[in-house]
Amino acid sequence: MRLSDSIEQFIKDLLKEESTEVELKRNELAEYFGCAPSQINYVLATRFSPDHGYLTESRRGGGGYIRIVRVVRSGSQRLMYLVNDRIGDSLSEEECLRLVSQLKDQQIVTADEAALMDASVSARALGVPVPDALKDAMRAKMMKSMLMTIAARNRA
Amino acid sequence: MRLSDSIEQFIKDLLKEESTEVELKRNELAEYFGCAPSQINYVLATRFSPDHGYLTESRRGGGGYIRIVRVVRSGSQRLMYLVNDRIGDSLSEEECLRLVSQLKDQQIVTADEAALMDASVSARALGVPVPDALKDAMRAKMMKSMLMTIAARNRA
DNA sequence: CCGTATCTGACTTTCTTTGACCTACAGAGT
DNA sequence: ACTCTGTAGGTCAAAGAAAGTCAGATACGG
Repeated sequence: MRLSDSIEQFIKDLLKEESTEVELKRNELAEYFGCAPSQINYVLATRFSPDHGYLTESRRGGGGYIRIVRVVRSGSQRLMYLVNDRIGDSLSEEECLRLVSQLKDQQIVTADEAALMDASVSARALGVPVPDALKDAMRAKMMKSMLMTIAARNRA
Repeated sequence: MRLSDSIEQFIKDLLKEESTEVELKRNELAEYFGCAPSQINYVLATRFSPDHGYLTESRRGGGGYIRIVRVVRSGSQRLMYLVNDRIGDSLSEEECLRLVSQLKDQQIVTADEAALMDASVSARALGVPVPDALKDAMRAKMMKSMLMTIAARNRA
């Protein structure tokens, strides 16, 4: 088991019990997991970024802290943000997978839908002789098309 | 006995003992068989490809892994027929839509899934300057990829 | 002997973990 | 108020850990 995963899980468990917000001490947490304090920052950066649906704030010095807030946006708000702002004209396979995985985490799409989306934008699915740049352009369009479909469905 | 065949058998034995899914470490497996790690990739490519009825995913870096999912023998007959025989190398948008609609009628996929599939293969989604022939080739691959994914889930 | 299948090794890419150094804040002492 | 000092978090680059890729060597069936 990866350390990062353990820390991620620990924080998510904290967030699950009560409230959308948790406050913690970087050094204590690092101590608890027996790792470098900066490891905590790594976990925050890779698993609790705004893209993942979290905001973090912190304070240094005596009595310092890190606060993690789970952003509660409605599914369609989130989808519209992705379609209109986040996704541009081009999206790599990795970016697609990350996005889909985040939507799944946030329970905006089901695991089955996520799998379907992954399948459609995978390299395997697009394995024809076309320049990567064009494939990435297609991925962006495909993602938008699918997300709008889901948004439409969700209004019901 | 070929090394590749031994590795293939080993993995298939793992898959035979319950569960349609197995996770392994590339380096450990290579160590066990006393071969180059890339040999594992060769086996995956030549014996566990989607054409053979398997899906694979992996992760690099510390704590990395390779996961193999068996689809054949678990997916619905109908889906595998489509993937293996019915869908060739090329599929027009109209053909896609017709196919998806049939699957929905036959309740093999849900309405939501059907909508997603439609969205991904639509002209809107693939609207980049690429010859139609190539788009149709992509559609065929995308459909196969998505159907495999559904088959993997439908362990029925 | 030829074409295909198998194997290897060098190099690449991705993800994780650590450590050294930097910056911000609070409170004590002047 | 002003500085000094200890506490706490931030940054970044480098090391480490796995898996991926691909060209070329080797082996094998016909």
